[in-house]
Amino acid sequence: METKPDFRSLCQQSGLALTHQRQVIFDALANMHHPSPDEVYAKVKQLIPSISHATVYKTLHTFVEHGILRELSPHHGTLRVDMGTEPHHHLICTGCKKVIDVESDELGPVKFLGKLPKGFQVERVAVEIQGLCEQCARRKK
Amino acid sequence: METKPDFRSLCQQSGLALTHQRQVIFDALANMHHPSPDEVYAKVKQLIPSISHATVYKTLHTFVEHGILRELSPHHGTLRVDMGTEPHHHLICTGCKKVIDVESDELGPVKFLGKLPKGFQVERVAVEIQGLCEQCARRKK
DNA sequence: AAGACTTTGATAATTGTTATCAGCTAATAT
DNA sequence: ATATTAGCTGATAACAATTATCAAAGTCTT
Repeated sequence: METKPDFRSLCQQSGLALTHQRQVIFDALANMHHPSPDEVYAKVKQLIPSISHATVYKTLHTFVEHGILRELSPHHGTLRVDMGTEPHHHLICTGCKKVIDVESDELGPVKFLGKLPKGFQVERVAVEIQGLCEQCARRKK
Repeated sequence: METKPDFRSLCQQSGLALTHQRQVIFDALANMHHPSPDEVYAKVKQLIPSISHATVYKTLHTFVEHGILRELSPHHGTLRVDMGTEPHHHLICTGCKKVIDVESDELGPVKFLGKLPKGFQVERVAVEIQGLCEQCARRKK
């Protein structure tokens, strides 16, 4: 057992009960790249056949809340569109998902130094400044 | 009529029929910030009470396909999580929504020069390089 | 080991989105 | 202008993702 002590202390720090389900989900996540809840469910089900979708969802949210996981990109629950008039970036509250525009010139240029996968055609570079707005920050206190 | 000639030529360029619904949706979008399909629906319904959800969805997708609109952030349809081990950024195919990791050091530093809204606490700055992967680029040709 | 509190799993309910298809509309050719 | 054709719309049903509910079971103190 190498990872178990780690997760145990993570739970203690966060005041979470250390359950078998959470442990297995945590371990599964370590080997997955950008899984959706359903992908996590499928993987964990191999080890805990009785696991429920609800448990996976709840666990993922709990982990995100306690900083054990991050959302790849704030999940608004719905599609959001934007009339592409002027290029701009976004400030997003991870609590309430509110979006605030940031002018392009308020941001230094973003330089990509690495190499792209073969054939990848860049359309645009979007910068998301993620954090908590005033109200959500207060609420979390 | 100021905006109508604009939209008419946009449609012509894209080979789209100029319909009343599309015109009204287009106009509505000009005054909305990061609307969800449902918010667009609500606004357009005031002018076209018979409009259907399906039409709004189809129109938004059509607009995105033809570059008239952009998705705020690629909508994977599901939540995606990420074990926050090392900070890194993402390359996202807007076609198939595939996500590829980009090491943090392949990207020059991102500097924010403007001022944040009062009380906003930044948690992290995420850079999304959006574009088309090789397969999707080929398919679109 | 007992009690208090948290978590789980089953299920139903919601919400967001897409498919289908008949009837209507816009673009083009006449 | 009118007819033809291809494309678009609206209603509805189907589907997918997520959340709510709540009794049973597990975890963490003491």
